[in-house]
Amino acid sequence: MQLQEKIKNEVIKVFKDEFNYKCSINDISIDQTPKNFSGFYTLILFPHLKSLKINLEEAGNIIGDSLIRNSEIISDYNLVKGFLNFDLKSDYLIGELSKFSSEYKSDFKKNKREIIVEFSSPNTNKPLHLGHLRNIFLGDSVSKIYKSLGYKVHKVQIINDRGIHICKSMVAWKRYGNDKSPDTEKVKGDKFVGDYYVKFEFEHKKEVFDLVKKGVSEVDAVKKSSLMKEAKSLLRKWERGDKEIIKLWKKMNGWVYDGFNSTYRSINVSFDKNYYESETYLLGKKNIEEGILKKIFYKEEDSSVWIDLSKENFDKKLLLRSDGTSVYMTQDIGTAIKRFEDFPKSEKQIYTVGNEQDYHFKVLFKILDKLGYSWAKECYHLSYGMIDLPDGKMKSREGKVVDADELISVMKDTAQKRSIELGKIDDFDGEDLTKLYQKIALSALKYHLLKVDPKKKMLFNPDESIDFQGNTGPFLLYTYARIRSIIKRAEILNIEYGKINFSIIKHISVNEKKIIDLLVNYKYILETAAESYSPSIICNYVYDLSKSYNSFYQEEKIFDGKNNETTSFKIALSDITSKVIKSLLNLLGIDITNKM
RNA sequence: GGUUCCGUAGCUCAACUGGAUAGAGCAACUGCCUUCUAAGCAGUAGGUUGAAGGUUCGAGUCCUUCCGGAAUCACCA
Repeated sequence: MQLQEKIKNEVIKVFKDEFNYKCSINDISIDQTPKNFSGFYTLILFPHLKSLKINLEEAGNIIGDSLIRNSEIISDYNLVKGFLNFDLKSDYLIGELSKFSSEYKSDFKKNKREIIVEFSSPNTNKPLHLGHLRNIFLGDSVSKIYKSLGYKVHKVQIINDRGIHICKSMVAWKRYGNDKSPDTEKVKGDKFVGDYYVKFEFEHKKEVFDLVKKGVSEVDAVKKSSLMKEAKSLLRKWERGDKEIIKLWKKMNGWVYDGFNSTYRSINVSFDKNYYESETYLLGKKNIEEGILKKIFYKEEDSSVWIDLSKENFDKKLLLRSDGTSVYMTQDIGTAIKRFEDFPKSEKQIYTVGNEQDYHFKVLFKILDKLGYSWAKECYHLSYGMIDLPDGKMKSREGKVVDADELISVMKDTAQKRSIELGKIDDFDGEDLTKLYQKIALSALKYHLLKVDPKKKMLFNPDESIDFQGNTGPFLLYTYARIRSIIKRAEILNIEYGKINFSIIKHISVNEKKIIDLLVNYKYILETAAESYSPSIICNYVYDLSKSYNSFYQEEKIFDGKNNETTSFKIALSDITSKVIKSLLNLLGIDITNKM
């Protein structure tokens, strides 16, 4: 983007020198030239025609000629209607590349800023599914993007480990479990517990059905079934701290955590701190009291506590029930405050939570703001769209979900199958192959979920496998591996490429210009991705870069036998491209491989 | 019903926030491996951007109305 700013400044000067027309940088628009026109950047003339007082063609030629004479960036131009397309000077780009190659890492040193990022945040009554994966990859990637810009990032999740849903699993296990465990059944712990949750729902439905047949209304039947009564009784016992129940609760949650941790490990994601709802669900009450004293909240006659946000275009919101117990909002207020106590230097918190809770977070941030927390205005709800299946929403209660572990396992199988088909596995031994399949599978899955704008809902069809060709993770891995193979060959041939002085190169190809133009945008892209909390921007960028490199690779021979400075330059350009691809993939949580 | 979001090639997604002839990938069809990895490259075909108006030099993007879809509006979590 720097480059566009520079061109704008040059254009301003031309306007002034040639036409005595003064305008500010905001009046000028320089766009990237669309692919079917030649050039890199385009000045749009229409808005200036009145001020320039001559016709389009004349104006375009005068501006273009003047820039060719005076610009340090622009080497040539062509005029199509009101669009003045610029070509870029080789030596300018080479200079930029040279600067970039020595600086691109060191630019992002620690900046002492800190943030908190929440993501994943599962319930302990069911295994992770595809929706969680979108959440996790998003949160993890945004964390990495901020980290790469020098922030200290605290990755946290809140585990919803208490409540009626966990009690349901407990009831079912007590009734039907016969003391089985994940170990005895050789089942992953989260799956094991999740199955009892489903069992509960199934038996409960049967019971309700029987009750309704006996003439009980459906609403009553749901409440009156023996299973539901027992679940509620367990919840009360849990809240009283009943030792038996707590023991069972700990045992079953322990199984679930083993399962979650195994999934997290398999997708290479970790957290700096876990919060458990069982420890935070009472937080916030104190803050509500303070809010009442400050007259931000008010008490109804039945002693329930509310906030009236109708002036801010929200509704009234309940904060404490009439019996004094807290609601979701209460806990979130308390937890937010606790997090900033735990990480006091943080300037903001990013919540990775689905867009079904858009309203909730708007209200939460508003309340925190009213309570006087300065960071409240900086907090951000990283809201993402749901993943729909071809026949509608995923519904965990009905078992209509795409299970995370299963999906990963299918992806690995596909990676293996494809690799064997393509005859890619000859140079590997067994253990390396397992790692390779893992990397390819995860690259495909992560990239598939991250390349879509987070805000948008996406469709997932389990019958169509995720692609490995085209705009995909494996394509990016492949491009990287290809380049590393070039570098390896350069080293074998003993061709120097790291220390060459770029300035001896006088002319470079369009392919090379495209690559450099993309490379030097690196920092701008990172900042844009961070500002918009959008890994999809990184995806688009790394795809463009890889695509441009592959065209270059295909059309221009690197090892042409001459082994002169041009060869060295091409290798150096390849080397730095691969390094940038690697760090971009790293931001997406994707591990590279040197060969595939 | 109120509020918010969405609708782009057969399918999955882009479009630098108002710029050109709306781009990629998949699927289909053509070429390119005796030379750096063909998970690649080059090309063909595919569109009234849900519909109709409006704003202006210029609209997928902004405004209005309609059609279709989703979310949310609980003393549920």
